[in-house]
Amino acid sequence: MANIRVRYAPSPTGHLHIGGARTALFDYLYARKHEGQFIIRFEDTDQSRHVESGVDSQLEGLRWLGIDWDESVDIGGPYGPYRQTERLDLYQPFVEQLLREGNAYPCFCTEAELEAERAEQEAAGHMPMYSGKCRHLTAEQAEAYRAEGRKPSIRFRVPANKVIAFEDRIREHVEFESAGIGDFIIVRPDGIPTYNFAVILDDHLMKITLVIRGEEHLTNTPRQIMMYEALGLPTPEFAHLSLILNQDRKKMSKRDESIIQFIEQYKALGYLPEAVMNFIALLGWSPKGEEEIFSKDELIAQFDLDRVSKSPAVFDMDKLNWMNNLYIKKADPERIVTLALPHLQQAGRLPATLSDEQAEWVRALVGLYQDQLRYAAEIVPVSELFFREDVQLDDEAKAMLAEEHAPIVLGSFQKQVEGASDFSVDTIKALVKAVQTETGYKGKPLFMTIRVALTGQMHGPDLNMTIRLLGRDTVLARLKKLL
RNA sequence: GGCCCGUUGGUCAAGGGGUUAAGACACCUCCCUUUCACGGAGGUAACAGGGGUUCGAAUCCCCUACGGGUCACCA
Repeated sequence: MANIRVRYAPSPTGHLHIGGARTALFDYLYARKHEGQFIIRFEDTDQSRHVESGVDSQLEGLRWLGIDWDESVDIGGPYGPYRQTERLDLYQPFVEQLLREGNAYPCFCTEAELEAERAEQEAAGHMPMYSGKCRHLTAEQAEAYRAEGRKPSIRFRVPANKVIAFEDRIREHVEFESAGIGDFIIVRPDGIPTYNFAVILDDHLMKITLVIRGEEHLTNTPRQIMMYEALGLPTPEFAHLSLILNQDRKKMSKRDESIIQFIEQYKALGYLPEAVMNFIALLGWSPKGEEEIFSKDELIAQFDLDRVSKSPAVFDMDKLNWMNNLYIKKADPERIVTLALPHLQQAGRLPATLSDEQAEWVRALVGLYQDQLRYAAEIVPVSELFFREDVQLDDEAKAMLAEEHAPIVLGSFQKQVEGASDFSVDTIKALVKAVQTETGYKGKPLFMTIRVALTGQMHGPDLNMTIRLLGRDTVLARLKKLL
């Protein structure tokens, strides 16, 4: 195959969604793997749903994930413009050709009329399909409508009794009968083409060789192929990706709150883009071997369309969290601090500007929890004990402190802390050791008692560092309350 | 409803005529550890159902069920 060109063609109606990100990622991986081009084009022909920030937001989401592209609105390219509403003139000759050759015709039905027609069909128990009312309008009839001031839309004349078959790169052989497809609108009365028409033209004009898109477009494919044929144009290859389902195995709806759906939200929560990319790649695609942790370059090397599944993928938040944690553990601590700090500040735990001492403290705090964070924002709940006024004891903790050794251990520890010259981790370690020597308690009764008294919790990260970060004053205050 | 697509453990999934039906997440047990986590060693758990074809079916065919997509002047 010659030069491979694939495209991601979102409608800029909102932020980058997981489904869109997956499609874009597969496009990207495919293009890079085969040393082709990856193009991003915006399908903005529905002016009523247009959201200006949608374009930037989509690109920003992709950029964050680590996806780059060869041609698009921001960097241009030889086949631009890359926004459909700026390409209107390019479509005109094709409309004329279709009209001239009788493969399209003007339709004067109003939306209200079509709506009524649909309602009637539904009432009769049929599913809506355009009746073909304007199919055979005479020149006089058309003229009469125009005289009424009606502006026509242009419909594609669907050939009767035709079987449209194609080899989908993922679904293999697929076929449809034209009988089930009504004549559809390709140009609206205002002259703006509809999606189905604009895509085929753009894909042709931009020399796209493979169209990778979601399964919801599968049934659009026969319409598009019919148009390519009517225009005498070659058809690109198609690859239809299965849907991504939520944990209830339903299609992810934008209202669904069980899953975080937008890439932007992952960014905001402090997920690492390489983890998100890795995870999304596994949504419907599976690698050859058993390894499933891949860098971007490894994904490019491994990716292949024939290992993309036909069945839908369920988005498993638990696994994403596990994977993100894996990446966080391996990440440079400074990077995690940078991601975590704003969350502590937003939660009011720390001031907007930090003293050197505070900055150093935060570094140590984040370091203390780095191995267990699933995402950076989680630093807020997990480190709560450092910021609250009083220690909260649960039943288990209370039982621990009710043991007879508790006051002995804590009393000794208090004395040690009061007498300490500094409060470094090494010093603290020595203090605890001194408590052990003095009281004779060691192991669980020693460490657990101190941990529970200071944090209220039976579990937690490294005790010595925890004590150091709590600070001497807090430690003494908390001990005092218990003794 | 028509058309189209799909269905392997709770989840992601490999395998595409003969396998003890991989692996990962989650869960459970044990080891390590002051605790938790990490790490390590194990474990529970699956071919939607029914018919064919075949010496042999998770794998091929048909039917049923279930899930999904689509039938727009949305993409």
